[in-house]
Amino acid sequence: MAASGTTTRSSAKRDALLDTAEGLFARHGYRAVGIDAVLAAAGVAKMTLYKHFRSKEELIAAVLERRGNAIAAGLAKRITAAPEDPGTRLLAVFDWLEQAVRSPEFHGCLFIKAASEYPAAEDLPRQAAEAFKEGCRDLLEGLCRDLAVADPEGLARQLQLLFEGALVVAFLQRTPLAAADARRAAEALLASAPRTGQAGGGHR
Amino acid sequence: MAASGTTTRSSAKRDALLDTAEGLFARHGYRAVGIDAVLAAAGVAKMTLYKHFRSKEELIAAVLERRGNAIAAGLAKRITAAPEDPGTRLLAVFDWLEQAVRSPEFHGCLFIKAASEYPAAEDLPRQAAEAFKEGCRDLLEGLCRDLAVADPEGLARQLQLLFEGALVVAFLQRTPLAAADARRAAEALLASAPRTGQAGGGHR
DNA sequence: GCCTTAGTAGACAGACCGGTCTGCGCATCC
DNA sequence: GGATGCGCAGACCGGTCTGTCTACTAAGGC
Repeated sequence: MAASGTTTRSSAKRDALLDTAEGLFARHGYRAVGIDAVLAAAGVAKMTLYKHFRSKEELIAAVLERRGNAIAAGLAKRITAAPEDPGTRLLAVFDWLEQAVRSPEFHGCLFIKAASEYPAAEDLPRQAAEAFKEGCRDLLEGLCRDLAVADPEGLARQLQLLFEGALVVAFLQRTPLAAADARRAAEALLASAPRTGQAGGGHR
Repeated sequence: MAASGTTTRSSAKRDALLDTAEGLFARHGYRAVGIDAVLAAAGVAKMTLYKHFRSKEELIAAVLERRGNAIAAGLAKRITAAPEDPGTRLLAVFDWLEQAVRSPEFHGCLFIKAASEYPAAEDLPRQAAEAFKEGCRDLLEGLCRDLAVADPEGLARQLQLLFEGALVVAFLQRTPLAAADARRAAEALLASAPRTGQAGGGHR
């Protein structure tokens, strides 16, 4: 291939490694899956792995980065496909969530698990997880700002709680029902949020 | 000691093991902490551990069970100490949450992490985590039933999403702010929930 | 024909894993 | 004083972990 370029970057073997690693890590956890298991399942030699990634942690970080980009793309697609109404666009995030936890490949949030298993601030997986979840909150914040609510940042934080909570509960209970609950709760929060220019706390 | 009794059950060494293990597992994760590290930190011999627990997984399950009981007791204390008003009693759960994530020993939810690291249905830690979280939902359900809301089970599920979400976000962002957000969101959900005998979905 | 590049297979090192076993110290009770 | 039994220290087992290294193959560009 002419455009292959320097060394790393996209490569069939590299992609196979990332695909396989993502699946195994999702199903069994990061520390429970050894490098050799990934190698065997991907049909790749060990040296090839260490040519692309300096360490297992770096492989994990790469998996998370790729997965994060894929999620961001899927989310953006859903949002732009939604009608103009800002409320509907915001709720599209929860529609995406519903579809995500319904997928047979869903085994809990890769990022939450990564932060759990590599909890030190200097661990690469932890950093990748923090960055991704911050991006999620930023996305929600942007959508909330399009609403005529008095405190879009606060609403975004509340919605993120529903989002993460649904991921956790769907994983723990092995059922996607939590996503629908999250959507309903999001609708309620949205409807009862104080509008711009309005004083006070919603009810009373 | 006269009342020491048979063998297992409460014992100073056993308690030291559980205390130490809980701290290390919380800080570093379950698979990242070896048996030897727990032993060394607790000042206990290996044979003593295996006299009390059949395996590492069983030790983890025992840690989770004890911690679950402690949490249930703390929660119950807060709830019974709250005024008679059912809404206030329900929100006491989120006051407990606030205090929990503010503790310097908070390093994320032990149960969520356990289910992440031992995801198979037959794993003891996973089972302990599921049982505990089910108990949490039951508690919320009971409190919601004291409210005059049309769908107490549904409301309880939504509140649990906030609860778990706050645990995760507080862990990921290393700040207890999420707990206050969760409480505010819970208040909003509570205020906007359809009352008994009322039809429809809250607004419109 | 030659040389670079990407990849393979597999041995290897050194540490660490969970779990078992032996043997010793020490207190208690008869 | 002797027997009993708990807990301790630590050696030990087979297996697995991440990461390194060597030697070989095969495809393409010039």
